[in-house]
Amino acid sequence: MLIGEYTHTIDSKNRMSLPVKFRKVLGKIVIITPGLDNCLFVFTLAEWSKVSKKLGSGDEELSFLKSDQRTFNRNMFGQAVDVEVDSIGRILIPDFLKELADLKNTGAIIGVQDRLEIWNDKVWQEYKKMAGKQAESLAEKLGGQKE
Amino acid sequence: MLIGEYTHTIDSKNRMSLPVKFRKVLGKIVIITPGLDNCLFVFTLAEWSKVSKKLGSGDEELSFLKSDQRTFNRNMFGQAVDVEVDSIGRILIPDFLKELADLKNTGAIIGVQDRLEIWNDKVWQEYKKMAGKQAESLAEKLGGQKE
DNA sequence: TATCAAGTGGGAAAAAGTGGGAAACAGGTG
DNA sequence: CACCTGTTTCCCACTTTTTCCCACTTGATA
Repeated sequence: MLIGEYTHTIDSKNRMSLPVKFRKVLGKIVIITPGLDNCLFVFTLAEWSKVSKKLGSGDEELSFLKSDQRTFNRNMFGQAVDVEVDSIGRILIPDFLKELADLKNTGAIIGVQDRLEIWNDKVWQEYKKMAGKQAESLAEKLGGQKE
Repeated sequence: MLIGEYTHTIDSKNRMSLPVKFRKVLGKIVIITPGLDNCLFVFTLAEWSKVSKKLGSGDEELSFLKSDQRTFNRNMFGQAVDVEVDSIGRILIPDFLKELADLKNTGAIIGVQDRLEIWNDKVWQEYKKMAGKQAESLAEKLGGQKE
């Protein structure tokens, strides 16, 4: 399971090294996608195939016939990339994804169960504060939903 | 799976090189059709036969009986072309398709699961912004539908 | 303090993308 | 039917980007 928080640099060639702790779990190829709340998601291949199956077309109909589905798929797939982890554990973050998450020379790498998230580190710091404050009330809410 | 976003030039001879990542999947011949939302669709032969099966007489009814379907299919099939990928991975985009998608010297190539889309790059940039804003609500909506 | 592991940076080789010339082809015209 | 003209196709060459590899730095550890 992927847990913890790290801050790593993104060098001039858009390379970012993955924390050693995560490398085994992630494997040789990962998928980077636009995330929600202004970050990037990093999935293992296995995770990604689950996600894409669930959110993608569905085999029955043509996914491009429905406008909502087109929009969602273009966002989801069009801005995703599969990236090979290099021999010393770095990934390459394409420019268009860097821009999307507002990444400059550094980024925060967050382990969230079975995916990573990459955040602009300042944004992450803010988000953390906010999330911390809401934790108790959210716990109640989520707890309630399941019953 | 076709994912990711690239910007390539369309040269004076209407040639556009396909991103290396896509070439294996696409094979030697592709089908280019007018797309939806002012772009072009590019299908593999395999994918195209699925599409045409589903749009065509397909499973249940004769497609030409419905006026809407006739119109849609005339547009889609009538303006489709099959194009051979040249020895160094380029395709030829006919003038009438260029005009349809408002393509000039460059175009954005987007991988959307099992098809490519070719966009006027400025239009794509705009579309992306819009799609990004909608992403979270669409995620909720589509996520809900599947359960 | 020497050593090792993790992370960072940079140079050289390889690959991808782009552009253009010449051959091949088609189509029209004298 | 030969000829001319314009288009398409094929091939080669250049430029830029990416990839691969090696080396340095830092910080923790024995």
